[in-house]
Amino acid sequence: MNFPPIQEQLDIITGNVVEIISVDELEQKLLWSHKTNSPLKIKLGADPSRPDLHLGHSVVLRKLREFQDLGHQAILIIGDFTAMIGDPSGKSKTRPQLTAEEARENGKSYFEQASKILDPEKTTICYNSDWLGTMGFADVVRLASHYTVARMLERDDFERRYRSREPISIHEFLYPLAQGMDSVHLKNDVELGGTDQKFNLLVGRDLQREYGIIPQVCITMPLLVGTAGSEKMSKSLGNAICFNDSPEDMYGKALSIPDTLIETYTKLLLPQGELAVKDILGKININPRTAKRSMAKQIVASYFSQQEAECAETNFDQLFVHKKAPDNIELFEIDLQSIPIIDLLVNLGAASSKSDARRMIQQKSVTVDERKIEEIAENIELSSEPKIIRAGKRKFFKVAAKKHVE
RNA sequence: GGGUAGGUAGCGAAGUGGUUAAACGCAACAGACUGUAAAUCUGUCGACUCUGUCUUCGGAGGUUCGAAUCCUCCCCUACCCA
Repeated sequence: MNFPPIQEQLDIITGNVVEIISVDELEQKLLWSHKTNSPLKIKLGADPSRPDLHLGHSVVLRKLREFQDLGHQAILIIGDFTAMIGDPSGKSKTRPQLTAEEARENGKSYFEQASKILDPEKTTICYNSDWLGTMGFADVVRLASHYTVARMLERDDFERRYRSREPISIHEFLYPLAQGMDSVHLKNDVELGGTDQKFNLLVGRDLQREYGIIPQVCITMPLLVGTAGSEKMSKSLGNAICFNDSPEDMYGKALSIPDTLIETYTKLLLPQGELAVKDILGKININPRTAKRSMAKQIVASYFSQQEAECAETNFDQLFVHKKAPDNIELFEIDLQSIPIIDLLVNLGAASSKSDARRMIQQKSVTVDERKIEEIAENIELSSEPKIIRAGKRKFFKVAAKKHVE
């Protein structure tokens, strides 16, 4: 194994990070790695209860990839054990507790998506139920004795919730400890996470020390701001761009971010040091539109291909600049010759209820083959020749009568 | 175990006997505008057989011509005292 010079590694590792605890220790570990010619173990925890990865996750995944490219060992921990207990955040909704199979399934999907950024060949996957699941109550008690309530309450969100009289369940205190146990078990050298993970990462560090292991270096990465430009990116806030979005969706969403975010997105979402990154950053002040389009295209290209990115851009222009229907609409076949427009909209999923469909028509947002629907009671005649139904600006459906096999 | 405050539409939050399907905010949806799915403005925003009808205000009963609003019991949540 040939590791690049320490300084070169440090330059790459420190790029884009928010905090490294501590740089000195990191340097020592790199030195040791160099001397003994052995890779550092880099840990990243994954939450399989929400298996839809979005660009927010990609920030930290990219950092992990950088470590991989430097020759270190990436370890992705699927938190299937913690997911089985249920996610404590959010008081009113008790999240459905995942079964072991669901957690594994989600973990698999997580890994598949993460592989768009990581090098899957060089990624080690662990399920933390392998060690957490075998701990007995006595082990848990012993583990819990290593931490105090006061220290737990140091965590920002615990403190805030405690002060504002929001409930905190006991098992939520066990979460950081469980995550810390992962670090004890793995004896990893570095743990990565978003800035919101800082506390948990530090608990891992403390526990390793308690258990007589050289403590991990904690590296926190910025939380990506969502497309709306205010809160952090999250699927539940509806401001996320997901790995599994179509190229068209991804392109459109990327293009909708406020201009002030172009720089952040470009730096955090595209590989450090790429020529395109420099190019985009240079264009921001000259013409934000050009810079953003280029950014959006590169983002799409990094998850799909350059060609698909081009295609997404063309589609976007056709739809929003020239206001025409895109050509690749999925065809729905319906087993009827004639159907009331309202039922059709509900069947297609364009409307959530008949009232909703009615509303859309009243708001004059529904067209069939470019003809505006004015009558609520109108029937649509279907034939084998597909019709284009448009509901609102960007919901398109192609509908035809199902052909009967004679 | 004792006490206090609560449980209202996707969320937050008004309403404390009668134009209340329920103010307001957020989210969502639609329209206008825009380089953009951003911002801004306008409208919609329980369901249906839709100018009307039906079902909602933790649950079940009850009082009343009439209840989200009053009474009884129950369930749930938070905090305080033990």
